[in-house]
Amino acid sequence: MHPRAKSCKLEVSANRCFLQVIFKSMSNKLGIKELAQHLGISIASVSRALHNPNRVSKEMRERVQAAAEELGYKQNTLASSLRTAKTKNIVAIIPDLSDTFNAGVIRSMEDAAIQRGYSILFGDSQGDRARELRYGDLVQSKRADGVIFFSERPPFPSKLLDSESFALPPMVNSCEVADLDGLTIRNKEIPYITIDNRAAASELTQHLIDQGHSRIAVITGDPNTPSTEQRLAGYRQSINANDLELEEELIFEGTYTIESGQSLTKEILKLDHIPTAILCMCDESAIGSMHTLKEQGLSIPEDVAVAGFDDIRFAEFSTPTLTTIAQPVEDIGRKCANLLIDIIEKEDIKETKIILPHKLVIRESTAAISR
Amino acid sequence: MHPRAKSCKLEVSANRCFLQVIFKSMSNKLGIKELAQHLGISIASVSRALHNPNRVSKEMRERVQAAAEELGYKQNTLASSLRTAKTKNIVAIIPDLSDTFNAGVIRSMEDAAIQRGYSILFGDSQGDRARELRYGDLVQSKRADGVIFFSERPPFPSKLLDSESFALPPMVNSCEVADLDGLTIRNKEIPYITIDNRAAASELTQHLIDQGHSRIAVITGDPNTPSTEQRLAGYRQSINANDLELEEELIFEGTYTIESGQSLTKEILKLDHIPTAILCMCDESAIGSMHTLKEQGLSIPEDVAVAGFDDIRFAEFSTPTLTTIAQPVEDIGRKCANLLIDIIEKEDIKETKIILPHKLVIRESTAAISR
DNA sequence: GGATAAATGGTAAACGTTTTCCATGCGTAA
DNA sequence: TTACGCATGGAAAACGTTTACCATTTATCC
Repeated sequence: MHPRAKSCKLEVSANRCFLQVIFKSMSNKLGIKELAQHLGISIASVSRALHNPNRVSKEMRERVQAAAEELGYKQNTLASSLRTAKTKNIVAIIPDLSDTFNAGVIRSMEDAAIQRGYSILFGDSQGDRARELRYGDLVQSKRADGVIFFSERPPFPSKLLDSESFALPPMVNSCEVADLDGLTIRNKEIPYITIDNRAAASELTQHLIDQGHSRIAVITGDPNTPSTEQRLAGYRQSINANDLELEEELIFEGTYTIESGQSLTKEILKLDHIPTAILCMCDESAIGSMHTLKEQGLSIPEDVAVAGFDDIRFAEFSTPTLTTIAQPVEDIGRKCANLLIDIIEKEDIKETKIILPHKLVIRESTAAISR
Repeated sequence: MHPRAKSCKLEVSANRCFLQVIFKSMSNKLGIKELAQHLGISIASVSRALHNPNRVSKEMRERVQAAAEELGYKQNTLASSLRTAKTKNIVAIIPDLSDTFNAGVIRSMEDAAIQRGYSILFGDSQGDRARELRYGDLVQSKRADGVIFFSERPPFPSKLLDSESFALPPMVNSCEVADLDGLTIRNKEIPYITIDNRAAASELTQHLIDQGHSRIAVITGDPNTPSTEQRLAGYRQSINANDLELEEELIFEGTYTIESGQSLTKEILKLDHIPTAILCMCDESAIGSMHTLKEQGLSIPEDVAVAGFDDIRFAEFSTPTLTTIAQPVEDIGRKCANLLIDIIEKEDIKETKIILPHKLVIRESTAAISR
């Protein structure tokens, strides 16, 4: 059965006005056809008047637009999309939407998208590859024109990615950008927007070293993510550059969560020699870490210095306030959306690989070593 | 010009296999038609085999499914949606996605939706009515089957809402539910899911009173939101029930943000008599408030007790840990999605107006009065 | 005034599905 | 054998747009 019932039969009535009322109030459908009929013109003209205004006379344009407005005509975008092969949807695949940093990125992303007439279908992958693929299907099944993904791999089966016959859909890789070295030629071409995680982590480590710390523990994010690998590389780089000993047992593999910061800090406190500083790869972990330290009666930064990463909203309001790396959240989101839309609409694009500046923000949680 | 170029002409070639390769690799299109052609059957059979399996023989079913799998056929959901008038999209309109509480709701909402085969189009309204309406249009223009909205009014122009001829689309009102008294009959029928904000705030206030506080300042959320009004009513209720004096100058109108908590706390500290407790209508404000109090050298809860609302992730990790009202975030999101989908799919629905339980969580930021 | 070009609006073919009919073939019962 | 019903698959109509292609009118220029 087709979902829409057949057009309702109207009783014959001499009262034309009455009929019209019936028509207006009973007819559940108001398409371009009805609008055209109402105006006594062809549907082509209606379509043109609404979406291709200089193709029709000024008079027609105004008449149609007025009627559309008055009767409340809404374009059926499904039909339009089918015909034009453009949906004006983009899908954003995020590992964890409730993460404060991600939420900020998404928010500005959506704002930029809506300004260009696009809506965002968002999918929380929960770090699960199968889910990523499911969201990737949304573009393959024409529900979206392109995809922004936060994981290191495009949300398509590698079988497809490797096949030359598979036209890569418009996509942008955000934040979690794989090291280009490990990629096949095809994947190397995928546009991305990120910060230089390695440099940022290196800078942050250097900051701690400058304050006299030489034994710096690390609480990482999810170990298989590029951001974690890159940040770790940055840490190592600074340790080496300063001729400090790189102690592998000071590196604790965690996840980007508060809980991870808590539990790994407990591990750190079990060490024979407690390090004088802890570098956390996200602010949430740092907050968890500081909580545990305080619980154990340690002062920050006097006993242990703590640094975070991301500069989420709460970093400035923790006790003590948190030294961290600020990412240009707003800009990342906005640029991702705009870049993707440029690609979809085949605009001239200056750059497809963008590394945005980060900033070391020094607050109370780190200070010159005092023991 | 139609976006798809005309079918590419193949050179005549004796080598059938070669041709097939060309076909496979050059043809950018693989629709149901091509699949049917490939199998030498009608498109009707393909469609049935894939989506209406008991309508065809087992043999056909398997043959088609195997081929679809092998060739990587993806249904064009646009066409399907157009035909069936179902998009499997729902739009969620949120005033602020980067708000930790909202983000949690949305996350579980999306999870529930995806499990039932729906995707979420989300829109951040930034509290702006015009934006809300724009997102509401997504369902009117058939891009989504229903809408979940976090504001007190449905995202449709009141002209439409009041008109009997406008069939209300499937919708669910989440968290910010208007007082039914102020609504027209039609709006009264809108399903909602929320907690009892009034009771919760009353309970929280009572908790403070029980600890000996009699002058309790309030930092509200956005004053025109139902949640703020209801929480304020709850506050008043408890103040009155305990025969305390209701001092209007202790009520500070803010927004649901950290900054609001900060700046209004500064105002509070300018009072002649500083109240002994501050009730904040969201945890973020409470965090801001505590930050300012500490900045001014006051101890929490000894000098001033602070309570929040929502029990966001960080409430447990602030210093001191925050007394607050826990909302069943996970459940709210999940139930919203499921209720809306039930409505869309016209399932039997037990309840359309759901009030979920909240819970008072007592932590360190409130304690018996000590001055 | 006639030829040509530009502006305008209509007709109808797509877009890729789903589903209503219908035709066929086959098994079963009378 | 006839009749009937059921299982199966095909043809074709719809879903609501956009747009290529025409046909007509109007303006312009000699």
